[in-house]
Amino acid sequence: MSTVLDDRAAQVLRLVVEDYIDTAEPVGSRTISKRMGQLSPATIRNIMADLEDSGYLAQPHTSAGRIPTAFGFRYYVDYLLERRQLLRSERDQLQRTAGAGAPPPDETIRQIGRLLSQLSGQACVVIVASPDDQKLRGIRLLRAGRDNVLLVAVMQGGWVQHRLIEDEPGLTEGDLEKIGNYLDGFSVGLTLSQLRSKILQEMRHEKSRYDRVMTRALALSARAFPDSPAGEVYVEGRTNILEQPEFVEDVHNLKRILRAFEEKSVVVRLLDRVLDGGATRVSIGTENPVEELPDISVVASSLQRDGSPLGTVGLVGPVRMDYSRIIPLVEYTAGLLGSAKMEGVQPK
Amino acid sequence: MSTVLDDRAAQVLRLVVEDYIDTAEPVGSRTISKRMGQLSPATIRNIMADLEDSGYLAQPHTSAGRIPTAFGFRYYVDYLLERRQLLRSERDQLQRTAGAGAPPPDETIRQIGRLLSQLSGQACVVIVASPDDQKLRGIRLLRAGRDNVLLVAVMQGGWVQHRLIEDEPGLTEGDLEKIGNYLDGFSVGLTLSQLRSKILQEMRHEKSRYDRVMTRALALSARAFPDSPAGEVYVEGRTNILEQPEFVEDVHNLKRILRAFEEKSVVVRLLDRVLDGGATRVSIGTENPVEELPDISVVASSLQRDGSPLGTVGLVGPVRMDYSRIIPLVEYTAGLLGSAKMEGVQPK
DNA sequence: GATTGGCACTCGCGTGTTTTGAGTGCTAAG
DNA sequence: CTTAGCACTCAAAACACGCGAGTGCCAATC
Repeated sequence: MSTVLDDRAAQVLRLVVEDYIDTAEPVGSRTISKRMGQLSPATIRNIMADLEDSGYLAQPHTSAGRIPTAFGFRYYVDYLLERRQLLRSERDQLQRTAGAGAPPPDETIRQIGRLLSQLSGQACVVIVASPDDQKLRGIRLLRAGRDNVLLVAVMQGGWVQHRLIEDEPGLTEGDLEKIGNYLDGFSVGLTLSQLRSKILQEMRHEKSRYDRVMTRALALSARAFPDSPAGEVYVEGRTNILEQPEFVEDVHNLKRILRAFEEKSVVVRLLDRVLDGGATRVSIGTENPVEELPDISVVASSLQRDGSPLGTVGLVGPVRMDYSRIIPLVEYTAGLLGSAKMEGVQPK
Repeated sequence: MSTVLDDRAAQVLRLVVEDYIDTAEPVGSRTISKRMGQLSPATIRNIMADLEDSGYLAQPHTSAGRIPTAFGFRYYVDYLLERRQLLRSERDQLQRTAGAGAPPPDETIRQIGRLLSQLSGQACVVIVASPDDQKLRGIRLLRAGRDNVLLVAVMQGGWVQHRLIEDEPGLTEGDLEKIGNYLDGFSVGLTLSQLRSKILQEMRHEKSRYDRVMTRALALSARAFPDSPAGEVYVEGRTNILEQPEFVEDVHNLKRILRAFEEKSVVVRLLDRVLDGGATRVSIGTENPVEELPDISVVASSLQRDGSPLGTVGLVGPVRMDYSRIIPLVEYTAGLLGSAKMEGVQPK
């Protein structure tokens, strides 16, 4: 079993995959023969038998046609697939959505998610990068009411974070300004999480050595950054998977999948490892990082603007999804938002 | 057909409803007879026939047991239902969640939603009231980077809103402070939407009469409040409805329902009209405000803290839901967050 | 040697038929 | 008014059957 198929076998595999993609039914030798012209069903049968031996195809039962295995799909995606160009209208819509009013960035990326789910007919998962991972542009402290202090952090990408710190009496406007400036001083260019650890470190270091204001500042900001809120997770077009016959057939499986979508952690895991590289990733069936969902494929890419990560977007659907449309869709979106880097379509 | 049933008929209706609630199957005279003791199946049959004539019960087909109609459920909820006390553990969990760290309030209410969906086994819909409807406590303007201005609005209930206004060069720190103070001056006690209209009014009124700063201030804030973002909508425990046999049986219907949940507008409509009154509302089947979902019931209540509306929470499930548990659950939650007002359980 | 027509065989699926049993309505007796 | 008895109904489960799509294999053909 060689890694590369001869021309004819590849051709057959391609046709099987493509036919299966839009019928969701096992495809027989007859169909392929017609579509190829040249060869008779009998010949096709021989080729298909070979493809089955090498693990590219499988038979649900003896007297049925063949369906591609995950392995077969992999080969198709890697070598056989012809990307279908996006429609003018699709590009227009994406551009309009991506370009629409800059702030707030998280709203933009959610819209993109919704749109993608519509265009693709698949479920779309969006992880909005945590503003915590953005670089700070500055920090301000404000008095808010009698005893409360409001800390406002402005981030590089246009994000704004705030924390209301309650019950912090006894600070004059002047104090606040001084503390604010102090924080502002060493915050620029750091991420919130970096700032957090820097503050803690600083606190241990100069414990009550410097003047009262500094200590106070540190205590205050330590209170303001207790936890690192993870990025938000959205799933759009969930119901699209109800459109897939292979899922609807078996209600039990359907439950499993929908239930998985409700678990934030599972969704995050689904898009795992895309965050770093800017490349689009295709995970077919068991290749995806969630073992509980072996019959699901993910096409995902990370989105960034001006070099800072906005989030991750992924289309999730049956293994039998139309990669020739879905992949360009996701790549185009990723490109739209700045990181046009696409180093081929890597598995895993 | 009288509005009030005699004792025996009521008893039978109650048992039918309750049995149906936990079996989801038509219930026969035999079952009821056993449960009542005293009466034989034949007698029960007579009573049931009467109940059917009066519209409380129905037969899916001739040789099946009876199931309650929406009308029957209504009667049950209004007159027959015995509220089941919450478990100690349920109360504890709710209290813990409701009490957990005050800000941000929207996070609290989402948590409550999630918890309710778990405890009830139904889908839980949460509408977080828009901070726009909260009264303002104050407004500040901040310089953010070179050309950007950040407007921060602090609300009564602990909410904080911010808008980043980009490309607004040529304002000194001093200008900003003046403008900020000006806005702050007439904003306290208003809601954001009120402020919005007041600003627009003001702008028309003293168009370029006063000094440059004021006009600038108004233009600036008009830019900051262009739209009124509606309250966020969350749905938790969607998949719980997959647990309901009546929905799973018919995939087509299932699609309709899940699809409806993806439409923000539908979800909002589902909880419509609860916003004003603090009372818990029970809408059974066709009574609910969404005609497209005639086989769904909603138990909803508005939540408020310190007199200001936090949002609305509703449990959504099949008509055959366990009202005796669900209603107290929702009412207790509403009570927990301050508005213990509950003027009976009103339909419509 | 690759290709192809022919042919027997397999097996899932849809259809029609039968059986079963839960539940009813009615009637006549208590 | 209640109840036992009985005939009747009808959905759902169990079963049987034939169709047809599709296969594998073999022998004939190019």
